[in-house]
Amino acid sequence: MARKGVGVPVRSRGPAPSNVDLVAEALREAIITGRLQPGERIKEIPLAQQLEVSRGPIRDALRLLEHDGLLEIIPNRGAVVPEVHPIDVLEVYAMRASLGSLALHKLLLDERELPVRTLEKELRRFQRAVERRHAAEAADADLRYQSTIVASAGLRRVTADWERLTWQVRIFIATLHIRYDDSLAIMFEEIDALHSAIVRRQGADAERLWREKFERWVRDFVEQLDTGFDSELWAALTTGSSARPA
Amino acid sequence: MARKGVGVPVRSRGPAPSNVDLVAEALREAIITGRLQPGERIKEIPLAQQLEVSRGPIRDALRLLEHDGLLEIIPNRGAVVPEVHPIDVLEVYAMRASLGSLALHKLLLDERELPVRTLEKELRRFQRAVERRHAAEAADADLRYQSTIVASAGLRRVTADWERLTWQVRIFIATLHIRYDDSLAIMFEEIDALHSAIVRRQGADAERLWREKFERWVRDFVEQLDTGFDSELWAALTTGSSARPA
DNA sequence: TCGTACTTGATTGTTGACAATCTGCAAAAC
DNA sequence: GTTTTGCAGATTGTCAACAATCAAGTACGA
Repeated sequence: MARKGVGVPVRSRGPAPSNVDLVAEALREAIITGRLQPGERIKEIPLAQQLEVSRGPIRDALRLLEHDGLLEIIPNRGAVVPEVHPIDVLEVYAMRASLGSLALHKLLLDERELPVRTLEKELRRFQRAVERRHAAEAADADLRYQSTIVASAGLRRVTADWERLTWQVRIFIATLHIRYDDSLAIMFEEIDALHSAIVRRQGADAERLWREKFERWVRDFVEQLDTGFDSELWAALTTGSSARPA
Repeated sequence: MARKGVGVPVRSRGPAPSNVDLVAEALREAIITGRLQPGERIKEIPLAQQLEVSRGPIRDALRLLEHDGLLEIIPNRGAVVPEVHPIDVLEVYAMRASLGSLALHKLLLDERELPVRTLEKELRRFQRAVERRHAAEAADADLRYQSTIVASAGLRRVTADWERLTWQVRIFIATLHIRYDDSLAIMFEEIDALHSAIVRRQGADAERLWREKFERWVRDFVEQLDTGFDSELWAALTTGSSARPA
């Protein structure tokens, strides 16, 4: 009995993906590629007909994506793709800086083994993307590198929240049309320096580089938006979790 | 037409709560009061009959609570109340320390007005609870004080994650049977000092007190558990987000 | 006696039909 | 001309029946 109309080879890992997973994945893909634009409304019945499932799994998937911040559900109105505002970018990156260094610190102080192979794989992916000036792929490699770090720390809730924030970043990339081709080389140097500090378990350096990296990203993002970069607000957000005793 | 079998006066604020809200609230109450114990399985059909709704809203509510960390849903197996382990307590409090000081810092650097009236109301509630040696009420006042702070910072995602973490704390309180009667007075001094620093907008002091407060709480919790307090792990978690440059 | 395959009962996943609610438009009243 | 009221259409919320799946218990064979 073949899987429902899925043409790709089936991975034998884990149980078969449910209809909810299939619908959720299709929607995620549509949102982060920008095929579904912010403000666009998603109606259950047409979507159900299109994906050939009933409304039940559709509703479950919509609520799942709402939870990940990919959709906004208004009672009796349905689901819409959320708009992105500069404050959202600041908030998401501030949270990533904060939660990420929490995970990073735990990872480096633990005796836990580092996932060096995976990290270096993503690092090489980043490097190849830079050589080809392929910004989207570089961003993807960067996100995967960071997710590997966070997941390895073994903190369930931090990892879950981190993945939610990662979806937000993917929305930013899809909808804000940021051009960071100029910064690609610099970004590689940053992640390379970070990687060196991590594999050498130089915790303080790694954390500093981690935070600096996020500051650069958020700067690249916000500078190209309408409002300009509010450096004071960003300072408020980033130093908020690294206060030094007075 | 009266609301479905709810005997309390109806608040006219906002739209009528949906069946999903009713079910979710009933479950939340059952979990944080400990009527539903960790490991206990929740079956959809009996619950639907008991609450006089169909399985649809039940399923929605179960998934909603899963998002808040109040339930764990296993495919084809249903929902169970999650077990609590010491590492969970550490993780939740580390995240609260981290996200909380993010919000606190933003709040104090903003020109935003502080919700002084609400804060002082909760502070008095805490004080009354201490006088009566009513630990549960004190804990509740403390949680509400913190939530007020975080919500006032105006960071949507931080606030949402914070509320999720607050549910986790309520589970801890319900299931771990912590006795903190001895520390109640000290805890009031701590929150009182924090409050003073906040209303005077002494950001650095406020943040330091904030973190110290969480360290005390987690210590109180974990010291009474099987494994004892792993101070090194806690240090790893809390200092992870306040690294000083080497 | 131990291990394996089958059967069975219980429980969740899915479906299509029905009910409640909301938005937008148009007509009537002021 | 402006506001209000009622209607119509569309869309989500809810429900009960059906299908798929899983865990445990049972019988069979080595």
